[in-house]
Amino acid sequence: MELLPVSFYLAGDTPTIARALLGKILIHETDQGRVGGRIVETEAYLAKHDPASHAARGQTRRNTSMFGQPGTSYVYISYGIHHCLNVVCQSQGIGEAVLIRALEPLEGLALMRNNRGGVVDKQLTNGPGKLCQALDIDLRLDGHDLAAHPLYLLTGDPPAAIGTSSRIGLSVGRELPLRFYVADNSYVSRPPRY
DNA sequence: CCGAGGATCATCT
DNA sequence: GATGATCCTCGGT
Repeated sequence: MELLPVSFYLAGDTPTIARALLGKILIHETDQGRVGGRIVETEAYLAKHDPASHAARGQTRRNTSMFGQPGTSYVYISYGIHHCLNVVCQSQGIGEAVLIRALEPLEGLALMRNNRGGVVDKQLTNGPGKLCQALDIDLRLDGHDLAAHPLYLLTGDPPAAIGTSSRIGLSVGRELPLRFYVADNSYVSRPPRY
């Protein structure tokens, strides 16, 4: 496996990249050790006609990283408690991103169990807030180059089959088919509703 | 299995 | 002062 080059994030539109990220490997080298897994669920957030995107009403302090370079991170705090990790895509100043929603754990299981407070392994990284807790990802990593230490993406085999559905947890933009997941993978956060 | 409700706070209006 | 790209617990079926 090799580092995912920035050219990867320029290879198509954001939904295309959201699908292409399935099967790629996310690694965080922390002071405690190396943790990570295989991406099995993503969501695309677009610049235009997408009221659910944090960038829908323009740039603010919180979402500044969404308007940054392709291949960098956008990390934000959700509900005052949880962190969520996005990959910035071919934004060209537009502001688009892919939310990483679930991983299949691969590296540093013991450390991830510790970070997650002893939940069963199936629940270590099967949600955007959960995987950030397991991998110890927080605001310090907002705006980070995802081809550089300590948080980076590696190449990986594409999944055999990809499912598509509406996105999770939104009050607007529910109808858009912008959630993607590895079919029949038990670490996907939940079964699709639509 | 499923839905409702509470936790908790950075950010925005 | 209100909101939310979540998670966990609890109660009902």
